[in-house]
Amino acid sequence: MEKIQPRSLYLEVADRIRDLIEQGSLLPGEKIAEKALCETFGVSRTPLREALKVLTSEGLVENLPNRGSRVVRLTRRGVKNTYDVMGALEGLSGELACQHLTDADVEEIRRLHQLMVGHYQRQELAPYFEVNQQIHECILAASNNDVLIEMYNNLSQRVKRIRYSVEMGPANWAKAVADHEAILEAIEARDGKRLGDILRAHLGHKLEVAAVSGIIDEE
Amino acid sequence: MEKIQPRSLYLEVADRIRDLIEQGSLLPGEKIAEKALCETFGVSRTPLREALKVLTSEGLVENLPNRGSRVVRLTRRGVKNTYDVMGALEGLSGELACQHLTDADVEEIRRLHQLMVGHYQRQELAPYFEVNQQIHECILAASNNDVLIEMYNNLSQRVKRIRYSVEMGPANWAKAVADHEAILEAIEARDGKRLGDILRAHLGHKLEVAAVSGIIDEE
DNA sequence: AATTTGAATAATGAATTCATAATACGGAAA
DNA sequence: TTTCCGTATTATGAATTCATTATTCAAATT
Repeated sequence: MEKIQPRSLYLEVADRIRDLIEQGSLLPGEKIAEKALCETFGVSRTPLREALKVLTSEGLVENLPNRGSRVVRLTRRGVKNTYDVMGALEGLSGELACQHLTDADVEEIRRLHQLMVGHYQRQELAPYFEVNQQIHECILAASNNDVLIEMYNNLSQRVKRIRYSVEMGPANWAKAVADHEAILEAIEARDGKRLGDILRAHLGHKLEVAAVSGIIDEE
Repeated sequence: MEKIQPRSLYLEVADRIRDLIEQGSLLPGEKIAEKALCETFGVSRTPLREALKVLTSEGLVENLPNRGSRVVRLTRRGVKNTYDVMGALEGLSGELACQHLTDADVEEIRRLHQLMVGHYQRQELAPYFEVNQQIHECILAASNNDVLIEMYNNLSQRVKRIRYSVEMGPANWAKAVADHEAILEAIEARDGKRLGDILRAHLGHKLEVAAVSGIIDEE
């Protein structure tokens, strides 16, 4: 029997707003009108405002006293900073994962890797990204460190608004796949140090790609 | 002329509650009675509840639906996880700092380092910790990465409740000072990679020390 | 015409009120 | 005495109300 777990309204609302930001219904810099959102969600201002405060402390929204909330703008510098930190966290996740990965885990990652390479060869961008992310999530989960997972997910959320899909050039893509070959090797060798180093470096390439995307401000 | 910057009430309240948790007036696992806190702060429940939600998303407080908020308990595992992540972040801060440190910065760190060694030789624990923290903050600030700083401060806040002062044994202390000698050398050589590695390892020692402290649960 | 002033309007911040779920307590039954 | 049940009390969740601060826009002044 499955437990029913009561969730607070403000968490629900926060999730919904996160979705709106992620999919681009709420754009960076855009003012968030409380009344309007209350009506679309069918809740009062209290839980909505609580949700906005949570999102503010998550770094997705900023709050100007007496002037309401807006979606934070992405700057090139801010995105670079975020990726740098994510790289460090991924590096740690790699080191820790190697201490915990079971043979079954490795097998699963190998399977995903092959799948991903297939998508690359057939130039199927969206599925490629999908599986790519699954691999990184696998490693992250295997780190067995929930603080790490929480931090990474927070940062990840902040840059999820960037859509790489169209801008991914062939050179970058090839490099990413090459990185992943090395990642798989390190995992199979359970070489935590090496896996960490590769993962730390791996994220660096995404940045130049992201920079050309539309929604980043040049401050 | 200095600008006056309006701060929201809920932020003020959040700061105050953070202080209460840090100094131990609110103990891990303790239930936070809204009414009582409202009276001590002289505010209504609305800003207080908003503050509690912020602290929840910061990981200092947990929120059980319909059953109120409590201060999160520190577990040995949780503290280890936190230190692991902080270590990774410190490592990154070292690498980045080496790219930005001016000669004046290095001179300042050298000064702090000598000061700290002096405190060590005279076995002045509290001042030692004070200066020690200043050094790490210097490096962190020099990273020029505000996302990193924000993340680190959040994690740091979570474990600030642990008081190491009394438990620091002579062996651990000597090792910590030795680490710091290596840190200074790496900084003077502007060797980001090495500084990063040292800092990543440096935090590991704190854990055993923390474990014997009183407020950690064995879950 | 451009800028400033001030009233009207709208939005936010915070307190209060109302509804609902959890806890505490007292009595009844085993 | 111990356990169980039902009521009273309390605390929390969320909506509403009130107060204050911004914003808008028209009129007045330079």
